[in-house]
Amino acid sequence: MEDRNLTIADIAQELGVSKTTVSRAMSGKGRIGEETRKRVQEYVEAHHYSPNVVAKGLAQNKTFNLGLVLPGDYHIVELPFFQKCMMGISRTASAAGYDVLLSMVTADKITQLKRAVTNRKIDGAILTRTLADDAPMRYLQENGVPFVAIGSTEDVHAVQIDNDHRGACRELTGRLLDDGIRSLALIGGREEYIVTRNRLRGFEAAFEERADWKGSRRIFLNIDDEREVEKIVDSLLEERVACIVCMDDFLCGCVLNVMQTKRIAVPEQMQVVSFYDSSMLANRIPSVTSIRFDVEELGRKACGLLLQMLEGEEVKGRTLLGYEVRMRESTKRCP
Amino acid sequence: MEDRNLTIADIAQELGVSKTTVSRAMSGKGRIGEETRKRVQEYVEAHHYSPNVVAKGLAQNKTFNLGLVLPGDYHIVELPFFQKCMMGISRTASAAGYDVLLSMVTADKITQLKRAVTNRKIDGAILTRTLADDAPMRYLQENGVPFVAIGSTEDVHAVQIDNDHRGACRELTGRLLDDGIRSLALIGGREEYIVTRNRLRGFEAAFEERADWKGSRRIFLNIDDEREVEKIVDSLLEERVACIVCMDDFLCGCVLNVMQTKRIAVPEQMQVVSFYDSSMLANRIPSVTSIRFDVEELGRKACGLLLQMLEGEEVKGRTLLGYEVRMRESTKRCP
DNA sequence: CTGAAAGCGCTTACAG
DNA sequence: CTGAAAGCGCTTACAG
Repeated sequence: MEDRNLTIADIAQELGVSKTTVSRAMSGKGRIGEETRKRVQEYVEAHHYSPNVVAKGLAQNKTFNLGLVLPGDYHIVELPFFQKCMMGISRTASAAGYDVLLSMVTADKITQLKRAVTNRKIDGAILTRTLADDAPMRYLQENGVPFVAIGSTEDVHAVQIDNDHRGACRELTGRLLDDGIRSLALIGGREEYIVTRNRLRGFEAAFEERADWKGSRRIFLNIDDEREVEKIVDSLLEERVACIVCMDDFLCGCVLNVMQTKRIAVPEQMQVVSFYDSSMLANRIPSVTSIRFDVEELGRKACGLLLQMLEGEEVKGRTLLGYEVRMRESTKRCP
Repeated sequence: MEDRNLTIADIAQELGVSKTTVSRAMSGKGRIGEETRKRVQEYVEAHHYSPNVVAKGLAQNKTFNLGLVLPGDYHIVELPFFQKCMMGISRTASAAGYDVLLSMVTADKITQLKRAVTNRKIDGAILTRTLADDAPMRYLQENGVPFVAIGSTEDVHAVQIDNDHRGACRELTGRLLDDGIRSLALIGGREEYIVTRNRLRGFEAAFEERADWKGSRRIFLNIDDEREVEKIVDSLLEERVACIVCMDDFLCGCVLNVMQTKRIAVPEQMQVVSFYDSSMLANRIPSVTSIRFDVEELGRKACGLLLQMLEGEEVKGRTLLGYEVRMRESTKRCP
């Protein structure tokens, strides 16, 4: 239990040195005698002194806080993603001596983020979701606040980091094709989301790489409603499609619900895969073939990039992280 | 776009008054002429000046930050709870001019919280989960940091706020009994969790209030594993129990999975209810009868209490919030 | 009603 | 190698 009222001045007086000296002994900056440094450090440890970071910040024009921008209008299946991001970010920040300040924003209201910025409470920010024409992003740019965006943006000025969705979808789709599937359908969400486009490109790439593949593929985009999914699945059942590929696990959950209600056996009567793996799907019966990303790593790396930027280092504009394809019960051939 | 480099000194000089006057015009504290106040305020608005809260904090020995303590070792079904708490807290804090600083803790590591406290980054804290012998709670108490705990604790010194789990479980159980159910089983989680005890007490209370009720009830506690649930459900099916009552939605999810695999129709062959409602359950087929709490309200109230404490007001030790029983497809008689 | 001055707890040129 | 002094951007007794 440290004394939270101890100040640098107390220590200086107690040790008969100047505040300057104490400050230097702690920070390691500036020349200082080995002897005195030791004396100070011993005192500091013995009394569990820890400096007032806020005062330090004021003097250095820093806050040692990072803004974490979280969407308030989330879909429930996205929660594990944000949670893991948070975990990775908060750990990395903490290890570097920074704290994380929360700003929840919605599509139309970014007041919390504005507050954090105008009140000068943060040194930089991390966006955990990016949209086309992203309000938080625009605001940060206009106000010269350094930030990194988790997810992909077309804005080349933004430092961004994302998983390699395109590559992942390419590989998973390729495996399905190589396994002999001759008819499949893709159900995807909103095309404004850049991730949707990347997934689609990956899907298509798998076909392009297999010029000799023969069969039928159907594509449904901009689907975000359970009933729509139901209709689509109905028609796909009639057409005797072999496999339904879902772009995310919300859609996949819908598809599985339909299967369950209609008592269609997965994978015997219909195979199902998802382009995104959440723990939600892992708990389902049957377990779903999908792609796994290390989201906590994504958070750690994002935070690491921001810290580099704050140190004045140059960082590259776009970083892509890996993936892992997981074959599970919902498809026929496990590798 | 405000000028983030404008200071109180600039304004004072520009207006030919003292910094003191500017400060007073902004804060409303101390006597000041109506005339001068207006001049200052107009200048401030015209130039979008907003004070440096960190400097203000240093002078007043405050940070205007609240610590939000979130568990890092969560179960996935708890996420919506934490998310909604966060939302409520962050909104209330924001409206009161505070920001929210994140501290993720695990059962054995509370270093992030310690950092926030020793670095003097927060004025108070909110715990979003309480355990028996709660490390974060103990730490905050030892260091004299004001806090409020969401959830229940036996510690009478802690300011705590919770939903009325006992009352809610009493009412839902009562409805089942009044509906004519004559055999039921309760499956619950860890008894160390105070919420488990409260739910159990509510369950029992319903029986006590119905002295004339005849039938059988079985109770299984300390269950937290899918396989255990499976075994229990097996035996309950054999015993032809009419209804399975789950203490939380993780357990309920397990029970429903078993039903699905064994092709037991709910509610026709077995009724199922949960003592906690999460959106996870609402999306299931069939939808599950359960209890609904306004978690965002819980967050708002918790934050409100902490703010009161920081103002030096007395707050009562324990606050209980309401609930709503939702009858859905998983039980036979909807009201 | 208004202001000069000291203070919050640090850092950092500048001198020595 | 060390220190006195000014400064970070605010607030607040104390005087007038």
